[in-house]
Amino acid sequence: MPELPEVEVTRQSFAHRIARSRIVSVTLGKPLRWPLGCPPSDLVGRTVLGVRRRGKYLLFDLDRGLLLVHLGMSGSLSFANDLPPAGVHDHFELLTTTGMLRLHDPRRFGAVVFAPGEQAPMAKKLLGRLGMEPLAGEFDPLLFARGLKARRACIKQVLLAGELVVGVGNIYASEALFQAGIRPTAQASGLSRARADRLHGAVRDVLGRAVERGGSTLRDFSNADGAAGHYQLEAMVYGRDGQACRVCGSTIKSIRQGQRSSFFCHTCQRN
DNA sequence: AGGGTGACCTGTCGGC
DNA sequence: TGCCGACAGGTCACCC
Repeated sequence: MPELPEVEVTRQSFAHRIARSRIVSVTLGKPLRWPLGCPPSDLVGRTVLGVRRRGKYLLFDLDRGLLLVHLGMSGSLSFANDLPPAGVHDHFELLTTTGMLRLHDPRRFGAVVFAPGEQAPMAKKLLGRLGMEPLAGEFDPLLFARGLKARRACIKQVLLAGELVVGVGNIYASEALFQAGIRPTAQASGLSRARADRLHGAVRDVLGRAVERGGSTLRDFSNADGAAGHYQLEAMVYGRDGQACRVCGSTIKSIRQGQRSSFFCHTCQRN
């Protein structure tokens, strides 16, 4: 479910409320992608200093150590004082002095992992190879263009891999490539500097606008307050195969790349 | 070494 | 109505 915009929107919806709270109790449901990495009771009494985001991970800074939270494909967080009783797909609950944080994740591709610090082995394994943050100043056009030159793969795959730039998932990869006029099948290394620059701008634009719209709610995403996103309403290509391109009227096509769907306009986008 | 593939898990939807 | 396969917002471990 969640790409960078959904994760960031989630963070913004509760980070200020959980900051400076103290952990009262921890409840685990079914196993997630990785084990927590410490006995749940070890977290009790610790203070949540704040919540940052790195790529699609939320980093909960504690007074000692941090929690890494990933929403996988189907995860969402809720934070409130009056949540309904936990259901079968609620697999992690953090009761704090300012509210209850709950992870709902039917497919359980998500994870909650404790690490003593960002240099701890598990934290390095998960965060160590992540690329540039697309909405931060570090997202440099020249570095981006150089990175593309070095990859022998389709541009769509390079965006999804997250080693060059993080946070671009299956929806926003198709959308950014449309905005840049580049087909998902184009070879990354073959893009001119001008087209690389256009893609750099498109990634920033698309993700930034999606955050402003509250993310995309395709089936069930909502932020920690339960609010849905609206960016899906302005999708130009994602999920629109067979429909008319909003720019030129051509029929939007869908192809499979690496067992994922890609959507593009044959006319507006070129290899 | 980098790039492709399978695996993880549950729910939903379309077709027969 | 029921069954079955395909597919869904991610990404790691493994193979060549």
